[in-house]
Amino acid sequence: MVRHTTCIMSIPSTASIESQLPTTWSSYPCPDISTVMPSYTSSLWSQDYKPQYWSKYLVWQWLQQMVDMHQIDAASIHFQNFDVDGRQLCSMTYQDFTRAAGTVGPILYQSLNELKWSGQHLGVEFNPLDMIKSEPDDTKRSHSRPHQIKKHNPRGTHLWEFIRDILLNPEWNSGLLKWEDRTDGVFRFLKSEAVAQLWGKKKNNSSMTYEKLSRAMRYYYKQEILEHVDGRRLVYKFGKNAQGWRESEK
DNA sequence: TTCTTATTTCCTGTTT
DNA sequence: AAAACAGGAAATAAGA
Repeated sequence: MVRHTTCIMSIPSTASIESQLPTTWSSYPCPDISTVMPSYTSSLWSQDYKPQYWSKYLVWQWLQQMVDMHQIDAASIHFQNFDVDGRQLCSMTYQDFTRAAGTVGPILYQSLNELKWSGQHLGVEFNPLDMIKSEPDDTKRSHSRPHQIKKHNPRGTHLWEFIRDILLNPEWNSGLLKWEDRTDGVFRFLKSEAVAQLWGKKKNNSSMTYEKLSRAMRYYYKQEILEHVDGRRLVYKFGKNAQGWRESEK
């Protein structure tokens, strides 16, 4: 309760955000995008605190949040197995989780279990609207976390991983980014400003733009996380230091 | 607290 | 002309 209150307070007023939105947002075909907009107040979401009622998208958001929170290597999760709504998610067994997320499965299973009941008496731990933030909830379960899944990600997901994960989830990637060449790792921004806004959301930076995001992308060339692609606008390619984007790696 | 990393912000110039 | 691309330089945020 406390935590998401502060989160919502930290988000700029609805009016100012909406006035900044590029037109692509208003005509944005993805119904899900609205769920990450601050204009959706808690009243609308009251029952979404209960995992049982989550939509598929909220499930995905929860997963993203778990990945950030526990610094999990997103590539180790078979997201296809989580293309389910809250009711289905809640009916997944411990085994199901292990099958779908390997060593991370138990963590997800446990976290979800806490949520199933916490909404009622222990206070809400997970606010769907928080998803974009990577606040390391540190309530002493870090010890039991299998060390092998810990990723050296100081700040949660890096930009290239954020991009990769959107690309890896076609069911939620409605027109943000698109593979140009799946095997070569070539992709293109279809909604550059929308992706920038989402990235900004994740970093709690409402003034992120494609202009700035692309500068960060260009720094990746030197690190060989991205490879340069000839003159094709909005097209990038994963380099040898980018992991987890290949179909075979998943 | 300093050092380092990974951006973020700003900018000038070039290209599409 | 508008939107992207190129990078340099400086500022920042947060982890070690």
